[in-house]
Amino acid sequence: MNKNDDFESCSCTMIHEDVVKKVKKTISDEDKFYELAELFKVLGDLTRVKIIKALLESEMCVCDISALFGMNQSAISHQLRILKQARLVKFRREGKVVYYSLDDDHVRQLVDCGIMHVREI
Amino acid sequence: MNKNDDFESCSCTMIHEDVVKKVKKTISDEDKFYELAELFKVLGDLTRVKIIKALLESEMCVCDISALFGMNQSAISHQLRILKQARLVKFRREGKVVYYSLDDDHVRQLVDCGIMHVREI
DNA sequence: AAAATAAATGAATATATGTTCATATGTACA
DNA sequence: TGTACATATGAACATATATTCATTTATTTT
Repeated sequence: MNKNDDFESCSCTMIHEDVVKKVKKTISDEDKFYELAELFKVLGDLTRVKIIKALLESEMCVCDISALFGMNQSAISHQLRILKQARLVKFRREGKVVYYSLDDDHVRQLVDCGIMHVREI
Repeated sequence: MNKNDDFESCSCTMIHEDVVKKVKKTISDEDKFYELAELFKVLGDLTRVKIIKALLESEMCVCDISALFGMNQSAISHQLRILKQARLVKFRREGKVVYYSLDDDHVRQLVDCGIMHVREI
C-alpha cells in the first residue's frame, strides 16, 4: 500500500504524511478557493485597480474615467463589465450617462489591506 | 483651449471636469498602483491561493504541497518562486528539504479580507 | 566518489487576458 | 423621426501566464 493512496497521483514522495493529512482537512472546499482566486484576479490588473481607487474617491461616469486615465472608452467599458460581474462595482443610469460606484465596503477594506502590504499610496 | 488639455489624449469628452480633477489629485502615484495590482495578481491564481491557504495552517515542504494537491513538483516550485518574489512566503532549508511558510501577517489579513468578500470557506 | 533524492530552472506549449477597432444599443433632443 | 452622444459589445490580435517535460543544482548517504 502506497503512502499516496489517499491523494491524487503525483510524481512526488510525500514526506510528512501527518502534516499533509491535517492540512488537507482544512482545505476541502475547492469551489470557494476558486472564487477567492477569481476575486483577487479581478483586482490584479492595473487598469481595474486604478478604476477602483478612483471610485473610492467618487462616483464617476465612463467618459470621465476614460478621460482621467487617457484610455479608450471601450477598454474602460470592458473593465467595468468585469468589475460589475465580480460585484465590486454597481451603476446607475441618468439619461445617456452611466455612473459607476463601489458596490460595498468590503472592496474598500480589501484594497486598504493590499495597500498596507505594498505600503503607502 | 480643449477641456482635455491636462490629460492624455482620449476619444472621449470629459463630462464632469471638477470630479476628474479632484480624483486625479488622489491617484498621482502610478507606481504604487502597479505594485498593488501585482500583489493582487499573485493572489489571483487557484494554485497559489491554495498554497497560501495551506501555509496558513502549517509550514510545509515542496514535496508535501505537491502531494497535497496532486500536482507536479515543478509546477509547485514555479508557483512558490512567484510567491517568494512577491514576499508572500519565506523558506528555510533543512538538508535536502525546503520548508515554506508565510512571510508575515499581512498575508493572513489579506486572505481573510478576500474570504470575507466571497463568504465562508 | 557515486548514487539517490528534494528542489529549482529553462524551454516549449497551450490557454487566458487586455486593448483596439468597428459596430450596436439606448437615450435625449431638435 | 432623425441626429447626436454615452455606453456596451463582439471579433481580432498581441501579450502574459500556468503547466509540463527535461535537466540541473544542492544535499545526504553509502
